[in-house]
Amino acid sequence: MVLMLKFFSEDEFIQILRKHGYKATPQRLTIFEVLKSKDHPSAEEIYEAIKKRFPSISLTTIYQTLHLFSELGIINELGFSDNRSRFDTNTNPHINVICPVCGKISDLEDELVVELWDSLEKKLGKKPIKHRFDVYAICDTCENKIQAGRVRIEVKNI
Amino acid sequence: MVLMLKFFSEDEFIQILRKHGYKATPQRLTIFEVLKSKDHPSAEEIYEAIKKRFPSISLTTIYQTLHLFSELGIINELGFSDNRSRFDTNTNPHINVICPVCGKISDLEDELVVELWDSLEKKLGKKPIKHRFDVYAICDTCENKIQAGRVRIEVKNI
DNA sequence: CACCTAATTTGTAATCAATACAAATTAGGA
DNA sequence: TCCTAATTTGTATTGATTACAAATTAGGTG
Ligand SMILES: [Mn+2]
Ligand SMILES: [Mn+2]
Ligand SMILES: [Zn+2]
Ligand SMILES: [Zn+2]
Repeated sequence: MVLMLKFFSEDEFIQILRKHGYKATPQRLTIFEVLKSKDHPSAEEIYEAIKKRFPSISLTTIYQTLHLFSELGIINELGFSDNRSRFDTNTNPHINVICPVCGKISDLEDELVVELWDSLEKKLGKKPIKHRFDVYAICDTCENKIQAGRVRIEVKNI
Repeated sequence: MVLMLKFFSEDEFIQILRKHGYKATPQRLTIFEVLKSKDHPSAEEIYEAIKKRFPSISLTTIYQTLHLFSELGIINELGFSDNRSRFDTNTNPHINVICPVCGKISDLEDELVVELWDSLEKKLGKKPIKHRFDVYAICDTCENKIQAGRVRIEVKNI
């Protein structure tokens, strides 16, 4: 566990921006706050959430800002084959458990993942820059629906 | 190591198609052969390679076929944030080591990954359907270029 | 505080990988 | 050999993301 966006205060976040020579704009601060409250959101989800607090914001700003945050290493962009990226605020070694039915993503923290991550430095001869570990498994909610009877198994994110 | 596309003979591959009720068309066989010879190719790369052997093939067929192969579980589609999927013929537990400079992807087989994969069944309460483990690290070729002098660090696939 | 300017934001147009669709072709069973 | 559902093809369309230029603004200077 190094440093997670969820645990940054607004002041700490502003320091990070300033340290790298970026301005602390209200748009950036709002996107930061919204990211704290969402779980692996898409750009569109972030946009919709932010328009409530900041109706004039542009979708372009959302994208620019998400890319900036990625560069700063405080979020991780996850591309999917449906061409809608989702953004992970957890940059520590962990597994994204993805339900192929509903698309829900939940984090699984695991000692073996940390061990694997730590072992990669000597296996690769250098410390890797970042990781993305995904595993697909039907979630309990969807499993129950399937058991209960009919479900429209419309596979997502695969 | 279960069953890898690279090791299927054409006959075995035809059996797989027939077993699932799909026709063994020349297009499918050619795409199968090309997949064997490429490393994590994009749809476009596959298309270009196949046009040499099969000039009349349609890009739509490439996509349809790749999706079919994904459904059959013999390849894995890897979505990236640049919106160009790449296709992995290695469906066994392994790590894709991705160079953020040149975009090269190489497989890293590792005992810890197998152990992690095996452990997930009890941690999740069910056997996961598939996985995708990516790690980003600058490859030796790019590392050397960087050391040697000027490089245009144009980050890909991130 | 008022001013200045590079950085940032905004709105709109453009991109382009991927998909939808309907007509043409064909694998493989009868 | 014939038949038909499956498959392929070519073209049009989609839609998330990016490009771009004009408008706005954060934050430094005096
Ligand atoms: Mn995550
Ligand atoms: Mn691979
Ligand atoms: Zn689900
Ligand atoms: Zn490289």
